[in-house]
Amino acid sequence: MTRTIKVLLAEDQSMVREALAALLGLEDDIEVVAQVARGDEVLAAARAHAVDVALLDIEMPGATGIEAAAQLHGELPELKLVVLTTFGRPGYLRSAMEAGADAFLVKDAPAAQLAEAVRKVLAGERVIDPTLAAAALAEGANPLTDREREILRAAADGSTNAELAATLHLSQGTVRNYLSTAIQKLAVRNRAEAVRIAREKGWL
Amino acid sequence: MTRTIKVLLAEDQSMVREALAALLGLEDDIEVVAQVARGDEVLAAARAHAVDVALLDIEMPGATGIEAAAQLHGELPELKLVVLTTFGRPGYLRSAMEAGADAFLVKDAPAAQLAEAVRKVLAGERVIDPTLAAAALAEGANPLTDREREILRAAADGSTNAELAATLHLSQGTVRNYLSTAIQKLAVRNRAEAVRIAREKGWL
DNA sequence: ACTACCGCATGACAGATGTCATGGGGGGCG
DNA sequence: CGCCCCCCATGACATCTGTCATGCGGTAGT
Repeated sequence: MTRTIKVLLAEDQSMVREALAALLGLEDDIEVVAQVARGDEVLAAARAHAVDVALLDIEMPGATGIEAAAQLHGELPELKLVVLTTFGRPGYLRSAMEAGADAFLVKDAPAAQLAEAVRKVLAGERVIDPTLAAAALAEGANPLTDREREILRAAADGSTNAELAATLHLSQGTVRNYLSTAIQKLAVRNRAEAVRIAREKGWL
Repeated sequence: MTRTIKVLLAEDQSMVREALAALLGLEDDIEVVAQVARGDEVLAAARAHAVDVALLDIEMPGATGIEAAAQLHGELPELKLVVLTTFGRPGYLRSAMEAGADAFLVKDAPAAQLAEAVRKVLAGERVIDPTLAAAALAEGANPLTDREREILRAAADGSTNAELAATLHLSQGTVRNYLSTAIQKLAVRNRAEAVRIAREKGWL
């Protein structure tokens, strides 16, 4: 071992974040040198601490871990990126890889894989759950257009067509048309199911 | 200190569970003697290891942490119960307390509160976030009847009235009536919003 | 230039959803 | 016992939602 691996930890739930830090702290060759709770604080922290690996949770306020990964990949290309998430959604894996992630871990994998992944990415390897990789490939790409995604996201809270039309500056008919095409693309029967399926696949 | 506090840890995500175990392992007076990943394995594990405190996540397969708490409270009344959750929903707090919980923690509280809470409940104290307690009181009790909750839960995935009627062995009109009253009680405008609000409040 | 797709819109229609009035059967409580 | 609430149901009505045909302007790819 030449020197310890410096890790940045980004995760919004303090208890989980500090617990993960404790876990990594048990490893001799790993040191958690920075912790942040928001996606939009990741870049600054990474710059300030000269880290080797960034560990990014996806679900965070400010910016998602995937958005943070894309930023880091652009600004600090040397930095290795491990994306960590609760939900093993194939669409998440796909976006994470497109954002430049080197590893993709789900939180219900054994804890030992975390330190493992940190070492592997530093050695230039990629770490991806094979089951998830297969699922991502089997599923194909996101069939929704930008606009359809946007409207589906806005419809997720139960807004009516009138409200959607108002907030998105569209006519009601247009809103219904977009929802209709989204419903057909996802092969479901109403907007509620469409939202659910799109969420599950990580397409929202 | 007489002897170490024996803790049972129930949490479905391995990485989080083992990380929390690592965190508690740093404390001299606390020992994690058992770990389970399912709600329906909690009771057996508690019996097998003579634990002092059970740490229960709410969101688990098999049975929720709240259901597990109720079981433990009935079978092993001496055992202290700490309920841990991602979501600070007032309705969760209420049900947890009714199930006999001694402490209620949200995962975005500082990690130090975890060991803290374990010690306090063993000393006979109750640990509840004051903000959350206030919210729980302000919100009042769940206004939904059993049937309304059941139907709302079934409607959450986007099922149509016809499907709901079939699975619940009701007429379509009855389904609509229940949804209508639920919608009015929650002061919203459609089933999707009703599901969302009921979820947020922990009433589902 | 032609084609294809996207974003946006309108109008018309069928079917789903939400509301309301009404009523029967049951349990609990004063 | 009367009252209230819950569970279940029906029918009628108004509105919302989803579908389809059609059209226009813009942007990309071949």
